[in-house]
Amino acid sequence: MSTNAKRDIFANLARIGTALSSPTRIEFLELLAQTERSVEQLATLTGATVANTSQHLQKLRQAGLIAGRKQGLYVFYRLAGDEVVGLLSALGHVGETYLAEVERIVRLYLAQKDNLEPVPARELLARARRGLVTVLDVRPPEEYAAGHLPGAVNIPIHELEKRLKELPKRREIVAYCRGPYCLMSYDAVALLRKKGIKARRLEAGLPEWRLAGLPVERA
Amino acid sequence: MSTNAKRDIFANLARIGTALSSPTRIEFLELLAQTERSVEQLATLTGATVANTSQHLQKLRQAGLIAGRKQGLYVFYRLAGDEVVGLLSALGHVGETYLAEVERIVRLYLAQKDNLEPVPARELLARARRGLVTVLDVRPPEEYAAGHLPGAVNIPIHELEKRLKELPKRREIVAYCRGPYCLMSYDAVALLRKKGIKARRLEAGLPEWRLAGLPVERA
DNA sequence: GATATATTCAAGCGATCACTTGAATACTAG
DNA sequence: CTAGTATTCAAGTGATCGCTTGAATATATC
Repeated sequence: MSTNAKRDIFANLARIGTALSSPTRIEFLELLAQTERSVEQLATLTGATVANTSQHLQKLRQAGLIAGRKQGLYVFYRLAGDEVVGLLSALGHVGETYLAEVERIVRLYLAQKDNLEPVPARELLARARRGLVTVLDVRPPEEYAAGHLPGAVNIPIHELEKRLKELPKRREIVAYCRGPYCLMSYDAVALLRKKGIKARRLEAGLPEWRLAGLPVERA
Repeated sequence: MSTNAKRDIFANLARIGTALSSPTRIEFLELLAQTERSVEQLATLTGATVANTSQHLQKLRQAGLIAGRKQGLYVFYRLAGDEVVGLLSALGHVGETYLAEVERIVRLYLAQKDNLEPVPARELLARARRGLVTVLDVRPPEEYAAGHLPGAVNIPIHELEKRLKELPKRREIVAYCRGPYCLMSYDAVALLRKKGIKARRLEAGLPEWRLAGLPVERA
């Protein structure tokens, strides 16, 4: 009786582990950490079949990681809560620290595309408030609309080259996107530097920023 | 090329998820969070075959969650680091918050066996320093020896009834063990109360205490 | 070198998993 | 009610998983 309770809890925690055991599902979680989305949106964003996407989402829901809301024809899924961001964050942290493969990829990208240290969140907040930096959000508009850093300018990565004029020229630019493994901000920094603009990356993305309790602005 | 890096990282993080997808492996991790152990020790503690245990441990090692050290005939495995405790902690937190099943079991045990609120870690530290409570570690001696709360008395749960005299009678007792899902401290509190002794549980176990940066004593 | 023990390796088995395909369900708009 | 669309369900397939069993490897002791 006594040991059964523990086994039962571990069995349930293992279900959460199973939910995290597929790269595709982790990608879904990263996308849902930005804003809620319909099944079809998630399918097209990841290149998976709609039926397959639906099945993955149900596994995530059964593990308690996401929740769904039906509106008309669509079912919009969202993260169950900020604790899930914390779990993903811990997962990434362990991966970077103890899996040589992950560390290698991260370092390769950091070293190659951004040889300056990324900006820590609190430092950015202080400098942005004093008007010392321009904060650039390179995610798609829907994600920006669902929440972004205070005062951030939204230019999706694919439009950045055309819309460079919208950015102030003197101040340093700090770019961010979905999270530590989202490459859009790396590409943004690379592009800006090629154009002679001083640019760095925020070390994390919007979900981590929000999880840290830092202020978020909604359009 | 660009999207490959992300996929690659997610594939590696999914390997960590796979490592967490088995109740048995989570139990191994809980045990290893106390102190390092040999394969055979882990096998007898969990009731698994030695060969099966070895296979699980290798999966955990490939996921970067544990590391092994060979000494003579034995291979002693240990957690790769405190980040793993953080990951397990986040896993449990998500489970308690979003999986009704886990929440139900936890609440059932808490409500049934300990109808008082558990003691938060920092509060315990302050009260223990002022000598207001007796801290009781009910884990096996090896685990106590590997690290315990400052000034804690070690009486393994199975010897508790016989050795009640060793405990001061006036002061409240706060019992702890391996972690939030370890039932030994629940049983200890139940036993002490039956004997008319004021007792409560520490809300977490030693690994969480250490992770929080609180002081740990080694015998 | 021979024996004993801890651990790992290798093969095998039923269960589960990821994904596909095609149909069923639920809801909206006409 | 009918047509159209988003989502889910159900069946099927190859791969992987958890566990067992029995042998192989590595290290210590005699």
